[in-house]
Formats: sequence, structure tokens, C-alpha cells
Amino acid sequence: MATVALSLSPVDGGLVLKDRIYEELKRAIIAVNVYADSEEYRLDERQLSEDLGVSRTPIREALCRLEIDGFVRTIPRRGAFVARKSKKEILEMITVWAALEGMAARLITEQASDEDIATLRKMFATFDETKVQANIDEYSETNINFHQALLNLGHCELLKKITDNLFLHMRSIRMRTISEDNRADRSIIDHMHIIEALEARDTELAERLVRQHTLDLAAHVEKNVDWLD
Amino acid sequence: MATVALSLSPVDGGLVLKDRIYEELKRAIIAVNVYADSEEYRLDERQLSEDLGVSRTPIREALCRLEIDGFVRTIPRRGAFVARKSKKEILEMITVWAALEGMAARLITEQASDEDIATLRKMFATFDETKVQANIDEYSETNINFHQALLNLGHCELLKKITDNLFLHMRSIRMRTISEDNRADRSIIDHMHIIEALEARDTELAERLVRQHTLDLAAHVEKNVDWLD
DNA sequence: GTTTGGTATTCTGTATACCAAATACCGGCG
DNA sequence: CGCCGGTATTTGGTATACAGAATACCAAAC
Repeated sequence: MATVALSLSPVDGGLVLKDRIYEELKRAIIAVNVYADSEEYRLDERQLSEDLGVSRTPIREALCRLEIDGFVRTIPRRGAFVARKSKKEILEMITVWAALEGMAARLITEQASDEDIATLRKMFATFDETKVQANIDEYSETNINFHQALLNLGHCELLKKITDNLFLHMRSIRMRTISEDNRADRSIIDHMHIIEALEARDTELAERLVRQHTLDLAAHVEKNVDWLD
Repeated sequence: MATVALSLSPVDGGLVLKDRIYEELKRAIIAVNVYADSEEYRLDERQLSEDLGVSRTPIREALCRLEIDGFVRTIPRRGAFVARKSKKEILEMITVWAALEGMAARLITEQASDEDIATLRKMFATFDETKVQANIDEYSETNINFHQALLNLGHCELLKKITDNLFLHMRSIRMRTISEDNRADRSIIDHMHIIEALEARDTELAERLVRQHTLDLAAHVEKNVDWLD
């Protein structure tokens, strides 16, 4: 009897309990947006265990991982709290982001296909410069997507893994800055220049433009954000 | 009665059991140098728990953290193994390292003091170019120290945190490449050029030199290392 | 009224117990 | 002799139990 190939995927899903709890907790933490209000969000292990209907053990392992990711801060014998990044920490995140995304741009000019690079331009097809201010929130989402697309096209898992985490933090912070951040028109011009450099396969220029674009954000935060600490 | 100020510091010490186990296991894992021999190093939870004289719970939390750091790879229902990086993963680590150390160089030119930069030059005081080949192993240590010093002088905690982890991995791999790696004389010249750029506060040049120096290592590994996978 | 000391409660940290999955071993069958 | 199936053992995953520490609360004293 020939063994029929059924192309079955593992029923497991690859996610064990602690991983699912990790994802769920991360989702919940990002949803609360700690930067909006000033109260401390405490994560009670016992509370969480009965809310999620599991024991404390997988909860603790998920919290451990969230702490490493920087979403949770645990104080020994005191408990776990949703972490609030300081201004210094945010600036450091943006700095690292700038370095990594610059490297991604470098890799794109060397490795990515023309079709891949073309997808970047398509992302902004619906926006012309006059319309940007009108639907600022929609553009903001595209903006984030653009940066994530750069990292994806770098075809470097490690770059993507580190920056994914950074972006999650930045997204939380962005929810607070979105209204006061009026740099969208400037931003879209930068993006177009970046795309042009990528299309021209100008490695050094693309890297410099990407890095500078993100460092500009750092400078903006440094100067204008004062609702932290 | 006036309250006398005694300037006491917290007695806690900050390290709980799971943290000590984490450190101990990490030290042990780095010591074994998995790249030298080809056997699988399995980490048995029960074995470890009785070796260390603690229960399985803190062991599991330490293993969880080591897995996130990339030193351990756990297969569900199978166990935890000391991780062996693939060639692709190593190249990605070097790529990220190049990006971050380049950014560190950038920060140094903008923020570090002249005295700090001067310490870099002192590190190589005992080596002249003719002597490098003689005591290659001693130079190798200085080489690593130089790169770590760059990251430290960047005064960016996040940069340092990420690269510290990368360096630990690279150190393991280096133990394998040390004998066949004969690029020391070229390396020391690069380092001197980097120091000169930093001293001249030439931001762009310093960043480019540092980045390129590490990317050269990546190219070297890409071309010459074939004992992986 | 404020402060201090003591007690009670709550919650983390650690240990242990239980369960289910995976592998290894062994015996039967072709 | 080799392959297949079943059982046993091992081992990771999960749940529960216990102990110590920190906070909260209350009462008593100044």
C-alpha cells in the first residue's frame, strides 16, 4: 500500500500553553496603553491564573518572558507591573531602531528583488502629498507598515525579531503622540527619497537616509515629548 | 532627637534563586563550547535540579530565559538542548552587531569624552604590528575587549544589552575559529583607523569604518567557515 | 492626632505531586 | 530475520501545596 501524502500539519499548533498565555498577555498589555493614564497596572498572578483558567506556573513563565521583552517589570517579592518606558529608554529604542533599519536598507539594496522594492512604492499609492493631512490616522498606519516592510525585505530574521519588539513598544507610545505629531508630510517625502535610493541600489545613500529619518524622530521626541517620567 | 543619616544601601542583593541558576547555567553552557564536538548536549531538568539542589521550578524558569537568549533550544515534550547556531544565524548576528556597533561609534563621536576615547588607544599600547602574530591569543582577547569598549562608550544601555548577548555567542564560535583566523594584523590596522576617526570626531567616517570592519568579518565567515550545519 | 509596634493577610518564590505525551523496549507475527 | 504493535518507562507540562516576606490594618502609647 502506497503511503498517501496528506500534507498534514501538526495538530499541536506548535504553541504550548505558556506561549498562548504569553501572546494573550502581551496583547492585553499593549491594549491598555499605560502611557495614557498614570496608575500602576499590577499583574496579580493569582488573579490572572483564575481569569485565564490555568495554574500559576505557565503564567509565571509568560511573565518572565514579558519581562525580558520589556513589557513587564517585576520587583522581587512585590509582583509584576506593566512597564512604562522612561524617555531615555524610548530614545535608546529609537536609536537601536535607526541602526537596525539602516542595516536593513543596506541589505535590501544588495539582496532584495526589484519586485519587492516596488511593493514599497505601492504602499503610498493612495496618498498624494495634499491628502496626507486629511487622513492622518490612516497614513500613520501606513507609516508603521512601511518601516516594518523595510525590515521584512532585509531578509534577516534577527533584525526582524529585535525590531518587531521595538515596534510594539513604539506603537504604544505612538498612541499617545499621534495627535501632537504633525510631521506626516515631511515623513512621506523622506519615505519617497528612501524608496528612490533603494530602487537605485545606492547602498550608502539608502542606509544613511533611513538612519537619519529615524534619528530625526529621536530628535523630535527628545525635544517635544515631555509627558514621560 | 535628630534622625542620623547613615547612607545605607538596600540589603536585598537583587538576585533570587532563578537568577543565580540562570547565571550558573549560562556560564556552564558557554564553557562547554558546543561547536568543538558534535554530540548533543541535553539539559535534563530533573538531573539539573538534583545537581544544583533545588526544585525543577526555578530550573525551568532559568531554561526559559536561556531559550529566549538563544543559548538553549527546547523541543516540546522532548527536552532542552544547548543550542548550536547555524551559519545563517551567525551571519545574522554579525550583521546586527555591525549595525549596532556602527551606531555606537556614531554616539561616541557625539557624546564621549576625550579621555574615554583615549582609553581605546591605550588598549593596544602593548601591541606593535610586528608582535601581533607572536601572541595571537592574547591579542584576540584585546580584540574582543576593544569591541565591547566601543559599545560601552556609546552610553546606550540597550545597545550594550543586545550586543552583550551577541558577544557571548560570538565568543563561543571564536573558540573554534581562533586557530584558523589569521586576520589579526589586518584587524589591528582597522582598529587604529577607527580610533583615529573617533578622535577626530568624524561621525560618518567612524560609523562606516566600524560597520565595514564587522561586515568584513561576516564576509570572512561566509567564505571560510564551513564547519557549521 | 500622630506615631509606633504588633498582628493578620496576601502574594511571591519554591517545592512537590500528578498527568499526558513521547520514546524505548520487547514480544508476536509475517 | 525483520517489521509492526503494544506496553512500560521516562520526561516535560501543568497543577497544587507550603513557606517566607511584604504590606495593610489595628490598637496602644506618646
